[in-house]
Amino acid sequence: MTWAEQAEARLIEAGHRRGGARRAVLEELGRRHCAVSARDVEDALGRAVGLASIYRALEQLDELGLVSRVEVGDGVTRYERRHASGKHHHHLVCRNCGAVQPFEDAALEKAIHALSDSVDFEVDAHDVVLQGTCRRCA
Amino acid sequence: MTWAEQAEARLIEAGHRRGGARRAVLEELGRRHCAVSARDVEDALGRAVGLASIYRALEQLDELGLVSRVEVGDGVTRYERRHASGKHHHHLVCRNCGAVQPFEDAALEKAIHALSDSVDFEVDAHDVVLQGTCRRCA
DNA sequence: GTTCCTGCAAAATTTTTGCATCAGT
DNA sequence: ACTGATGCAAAAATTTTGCAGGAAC
Repeated sequence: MTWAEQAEARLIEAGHRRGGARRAVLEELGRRHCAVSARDVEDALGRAVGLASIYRALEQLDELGLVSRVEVGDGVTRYERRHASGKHHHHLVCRNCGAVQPFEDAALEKAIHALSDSVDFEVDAHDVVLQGTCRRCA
Repeated sequence: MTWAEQAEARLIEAGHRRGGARRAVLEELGRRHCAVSARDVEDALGRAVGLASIYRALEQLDELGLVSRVEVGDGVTRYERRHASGKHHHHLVCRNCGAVQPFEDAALEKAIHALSDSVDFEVDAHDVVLQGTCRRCA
């Protein structure tokens, strides 16, 4: 079962109906492994789907926790699929060319989890962005 | 010497002139200890300064590394002063009420620094956002 | 006297909303 | 049939830009 199928099942469970626009968005997110903006999705789908529907789909997916909202510091809101397993990555952003690159780090996750318990706040998600210069721009 | 004064000195050094609008922005940022949006600054200054000047000032400050650009996930770009000492905090964001609260954690910083060295990227800044529910909303 | 800084207004972007129509159940 | 889903267009919100006048050096 693909991520898109699981996500749609979850949407149905939450009382939504099936629909072509949202399914196309789900499938596109399922194909990508890192964050994309609403515009990116529109372009990838060849404008077959209205931008408003894309925004609406992304909002619903975010509410259900099926995608993560990612803001890396360039003013653009991006989304990426979230896995039930909890497996995820964070982002490196190049100040010069704007490239966004994913990375994973177990020690970082550990530090964040320890911290989450010590804080007077019910933490359910987190996001780390490292900014700097990528190899190509250096 | 206050942060605003240091920042202005740095601006002069970089070839800028002194000016009322930018100084007002600097003083406001100096008063705040956590992230504020351009609108927040405008309101705090009683609209005495044009919003365009505020955006321009914040952009220059960001370029010189005098402020950090912070995006916590609600689509609003915020800025906060940066200290030469490197001392800084990160942010807890309440999904429910939108409240943003700063926190510090030495273990987290340590993990990030270790990680920064291992990655094929020249990291010069980082940002961590924990999302969840604040005490009041829980 | 130059050149930067500033404010206003206009423009460009991004995101949201209203509404009529279509599709899913 | 009923009600959610969709697309288009309009609106709202945010950020950038052009330009003319004022301020800094």
